[in-house]
Formats: sequence, C-alpha cells, structure tokens
Amino acid sequence: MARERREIRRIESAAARQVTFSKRRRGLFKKAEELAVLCDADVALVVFSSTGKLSQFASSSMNEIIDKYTTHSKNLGKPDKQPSIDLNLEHSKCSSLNEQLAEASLQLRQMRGEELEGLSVEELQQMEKNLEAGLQRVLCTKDRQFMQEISELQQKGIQLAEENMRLRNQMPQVPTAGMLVVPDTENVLTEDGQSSESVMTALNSGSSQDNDDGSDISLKLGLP
Amino acid sequence: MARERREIRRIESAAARQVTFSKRRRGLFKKAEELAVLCDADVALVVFSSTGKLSQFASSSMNEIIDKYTTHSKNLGKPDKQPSIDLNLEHSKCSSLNEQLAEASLQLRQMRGEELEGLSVEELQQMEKNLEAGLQRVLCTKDRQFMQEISELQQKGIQLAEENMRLRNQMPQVPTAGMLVVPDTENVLTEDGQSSESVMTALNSGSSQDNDDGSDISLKLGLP
DNA sequence: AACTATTTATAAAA
DNA sequence: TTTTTATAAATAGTT
Repeated sequence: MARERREIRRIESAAARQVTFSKRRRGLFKKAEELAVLCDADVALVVFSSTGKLSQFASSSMNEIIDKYTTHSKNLGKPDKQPSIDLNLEHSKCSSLNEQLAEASLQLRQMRGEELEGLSVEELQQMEKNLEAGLQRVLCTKDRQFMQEISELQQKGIQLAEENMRLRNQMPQVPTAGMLVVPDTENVLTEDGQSSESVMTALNSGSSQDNDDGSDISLKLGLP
Repeated sequence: MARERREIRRIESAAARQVTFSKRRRGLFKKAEELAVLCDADVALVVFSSTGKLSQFASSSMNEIIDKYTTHSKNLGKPDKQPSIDLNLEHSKCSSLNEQLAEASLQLRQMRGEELEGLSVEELQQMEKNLEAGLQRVLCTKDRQFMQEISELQQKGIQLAEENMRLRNQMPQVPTAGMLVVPDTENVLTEDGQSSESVMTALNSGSSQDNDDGSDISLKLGLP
C-alpha cells in the first residue's frame, strides 16, 4: 500500500520489520476500534511483538470478551472433563439466556422498524397490529396521566382558593383592592381534557403577609 | 475511505451497519494476519457482531495467546485465587444476562402497552414517538412487499398472456369457439394496486393436447 | 455481490 | 521514531 507493493511474508531485516510493525500495529488498532464503534461490535485484539511486548485493545473489557469467547468456543469443543459439572450447568443456563436475549433484542429492533427484511407480509401485518395496539394503549395511558395531573392541579387550585377565602374572612380590615382571582369551579372537572385551557392566575394581594403554610404547591403543567 | 468520509460513530441503520460490518471485518482480519506474517508477531483477534456472532483469528493458537495474555496482565492485577475464577466470571455473566433479559422483556411488554403505570408523561411521549416511527417503517416495508408481490404477479400474467398469444398463433386451425381470454396488457402496469382486480381466466381450448410445459405458475395472491 | 470515486494506510526515503 | 510523499488498499455509496 505504498511506494511499492510488499509481498506478505516475514520481513527479514529486523530494522525494517520493527518499523513496519509500529506502523501497521497502529493501523490495526485503529481499524479494530473503528469496527467496534461503527458496527456496535465487541472487539478484542491482542498483539505480541516478535520481542514479546504486549499490546491490546478491547472495545469493552478484555476479560469479559475472553470469557465470552471461551464460552462460545467451548460449546463446539470437546464435552470437557467432569470436575466442572456445575460450571457446565451454569453454562447451559447462560447459553439459554443468551439466546433469549438475542431473540428479545431482535424483536425490539424489529418493533423499532429495523431488520424487517426477512419478514413475510403476514408477519408484517401482525407487527403492524401489535404496534397499533401498543400505541393505542400508550396514548390512553398518557391521556390518563395528563388528566390526573390536571385534576390534581385543579384540586390544589381549589384548596388555595378556599384558604384564601378563609384568610380574607379572618381579615375583613384589609382593603379589597388586590383581590384574589378564584378559578371557576364549574369548569374544572370536565372529562374531555379541554379544561386545560382554563389558566389559573394567582395574584398576590397587597398584604405583605406571606400565606405560605409550608405546602409545596407547583402549578407547572407537564406539557412540552 | 470511500465515496464520502464516514464519521466514526455507531451506524444507526441496521442494514448499513451489517454491510459495513462485513466489509470492515474482512479488512481487519486481513490486516491482522498480515501483521502477524510480516512482523513475526503473535496476534489474536476476537470479534462479536452486534447480533452475537463470533469471528476469530489467531496467528498461532487462540488458547495459547489468551494464556500468554492472562499471564502477562495478571502480573499487574491482583494475584487472585485461581480455583473458581472461571466460575465466578460465569456467574456474574449470568446475572448480567439475566438483568439484560429482564430489561428487554419489560421494554417489549411496554411497547405492547403493558405495565405503563410507572412511566412519566415524558417517557410515554418518547414511547409514542418510537412506536409511531416503528409502525411507519413496518408499514413502508409491508407496502414494499405488497408492491413487489403484485409486480411479480403482473410479470407472470404478461408471460402467460404472451405464451397464450404464441400458442394461438401456432394453432390457427383450431376453431375460435373456445378462445383464450387474454388480459388487457394496457391495464397491467398501473401503480395504484387496483390492477389486481383484473382477473385472468384461462380457458382450455377444445384441443385435448395439454399445453403444460412444466413451468409452475401460481396466481395465488398472498392476501389474507 | 460488483463497481468506482474517494479516503486511508503505508513503503520507502529522509 | 516521526514526517513526507507516492502509491497501494480499503471502503462508502451506489447499482
């Protein structure tokens, strides 16, 4: 890949070999990392130079990957010695879990619209049905949550209003100039979610006295 | 390194990711082997695709290199107990898998609209977005499949029609009483899917000779 | 999978 | 070792 093509065979000159090793090792590690990042793969790379020096790269944990590797290849290897019968049990449980997880992830990815290529029209229609049903339930739940949040806020508003009323009655000497605006309780408990249009505005009366009784009342609606 | 530079970050499209994975994996393994040969190095490379598939390369024996590696790195780590290190790893991997599986199933159930109670309005909105996007992609894929199926059928219809025409021309002596009905080829390539209304009816002519040339032509539509 | 236009990697030289 | 530069390889997007 350069001035001249180089045959792929051991470089005789130790010096040249060393130079090439440095350059190519860097390139190899770079590519390994790129593969891991781009393709979301788990990559482990171990290199011992001819002088015995170790370099390594692992996209996650080297031990984890090595372990995963031994697990995988052990499946195809010899049905090993018996001392680790417990380990084998553990092992098959793991494999099964692994399969289940792979299946679940595939389903999730497909629900997100990925990897649909292999599916038949019938399967696609089934997915469509499931997705629509799920979406419907999510929408219902969301609406319910909204309604609940709104009605809680309305309750608080009513409480506030009642308290203000009580305070006003206890202090008839205060001039009515900065009177509180009380929300219209008639419009509060409608069921179609439209009542969120009714905006509550709390005006602080001229009184310097702070009515805060310690309750933490927030009027922020969870709307985006 | 191609038509356009590609940023080194996870490729979102599963299909593109898979293609890139194939290409780059091949490249990486080639480079690994070249380094081993050119520079007389000991190289081990393990790659797990995002779908869990294992590929490996080792210039000598994988186990040997892994041993060498663990020996090297163990010197810097804790001189751990040796007996059940493997079992412990196995174990924690199992728990981790278990957790991952639990999480995945929960997500699946939630996408199907179950167990939504604990979610915030924001989370619900996110799910709604995901579901809509997934549904959209499923619909697109389904439509594509339908279109393909239809166009394949149309091709077959055209072929059949042409064959019938040819046969008719070859047998001018046959009385025109039981003439073949030839589908209107003008109506065949419309794009709105309505052309599936054009039903082809093949009437066998009075001739007792069977024109079946062995081609297996099915006209069944994959509609439910 | 095959095809290119480009980007990268790198061999040789310094 | 690192930099430079000419050239070989790899590969992103496309078909």
